[in-house]
Amino acid sequence: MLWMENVGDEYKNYLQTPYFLENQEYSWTIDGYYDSSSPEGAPSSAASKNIVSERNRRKQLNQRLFALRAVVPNITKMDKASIIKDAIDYIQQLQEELAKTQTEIMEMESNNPETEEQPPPPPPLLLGTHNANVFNSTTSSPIQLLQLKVMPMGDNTLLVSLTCTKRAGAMVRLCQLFESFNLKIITANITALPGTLLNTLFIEADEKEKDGLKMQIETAIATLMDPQSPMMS
Amino acid sequence: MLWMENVGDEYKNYLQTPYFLENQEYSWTIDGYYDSSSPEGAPSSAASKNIVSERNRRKQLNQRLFALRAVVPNITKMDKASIIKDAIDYIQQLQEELAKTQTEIMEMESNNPETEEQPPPPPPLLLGTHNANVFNSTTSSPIQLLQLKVMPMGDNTLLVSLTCTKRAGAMVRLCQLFESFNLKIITANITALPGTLLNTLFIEADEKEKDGLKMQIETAIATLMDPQSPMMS
DNA sequence: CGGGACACGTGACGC
DNA sequence: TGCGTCACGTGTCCC
Repeated sequence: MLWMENVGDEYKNYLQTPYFLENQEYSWTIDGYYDSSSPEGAPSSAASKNIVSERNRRKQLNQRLFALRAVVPNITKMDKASIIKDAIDYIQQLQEELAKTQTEIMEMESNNPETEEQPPPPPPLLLGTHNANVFNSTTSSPIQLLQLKVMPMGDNTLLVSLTCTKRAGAMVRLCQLFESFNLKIITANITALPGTLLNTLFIEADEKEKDGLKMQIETAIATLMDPQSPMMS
Repeated sequence: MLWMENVGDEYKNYLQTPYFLENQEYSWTIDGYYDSSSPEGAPSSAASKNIVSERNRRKQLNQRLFALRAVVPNITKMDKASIIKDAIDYIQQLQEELAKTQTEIMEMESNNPETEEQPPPPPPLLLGTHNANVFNSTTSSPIQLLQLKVMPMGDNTLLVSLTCTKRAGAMVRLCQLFESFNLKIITANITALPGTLLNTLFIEADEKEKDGLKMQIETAIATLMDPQSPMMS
């Protein structure tokens, strides 16, 4: 009865299509010959133009999406959302790793010209988990979100207050998260107690931004945290 | 002609929507009061269930997508496809960078026991001006040390108190630094004020370790900071 | 047979 | 005025 436009549906093999995803730049005119669908003479110009446009947009977005999958090493589920999530984890992991090795280099440099024995594994500093390769990683230390409040305060300020379990790297990732936002931080405070991590910050944001900012922060934190946290849905 | 379901369309503000993404649990049924009527002919059970499901799926996917945007530093366009593309580029940059620094470390290690200047293959490395790449957004900000005290407190604790200028990434690097030590942190606190960064931590260390630890911390911080800081000499 | 994941067409909105 | 982007509802597929 309905449809016939399953023309584009022959690839249902779960995103695992002969897309020949090229890494960069898209030539990308797979079935580019125009629609061939303007059966009814009438609506072709107005509607059908949008249709093909939208079709291309979707296609390009999919290309990009699993071009992303291509650069992330340890993909498990081919699910769209999972691809993005894995990419996020991988990026954070890379950032962490990179910063670690850089500080390591600085130390070695500073200690280099002087005497100071320097066996292959550098000084007692730096816990050894950075080893050889990038991703044997079970590095995902699940942080559990215990409490999160993002509340507008009037006077163009936004108050963020969060509590989470203290894990290795938690503080780093928290700082990275907030620095990545590029927001005007009036005051930020992180306190590490034996078991938990307290975080309070005041952000400058006019009335227009507040809602968007609030949601942005909340979702970003949601993805950073362990999905099994009591706070999570 | 255009019937209802524009209920969910009032927010078109570019991904910046009052999603009220579940702060915590969401009952969250916009038109969800279940079909009071679903004798049979009603599309409610069959269709409406799929509708809400699909709606959630889209929502979650968007959350993830700009959680991705949150971890990528140099986003320009808020476009969906652009977000993914930027993420891909960023990942490749990170991978490249990481590989570079790691090989450098290995070289420094191998050249360690004997002096032998050997930086031909890789440039001298200074974090910051990494070649070619557009993103010095991470790193490259000289932090100035304003004040540093490392004092034994008795009762097997060591007090570290430092003040430095606030730069991009300063907080992250500070956290990383301290996490890289394998020390028993009793309490840590970082406060970011408009211009400066305050850091206080209590560390558990018995009498034997204190002196070594003190030096270790001081030198590590010294290398992290800008050599032109007033504190440095 | 339900539920998850997907592509599709469509109206709306902003430039 | 089009063009690009988006969210939505819907049908299909597969487990």
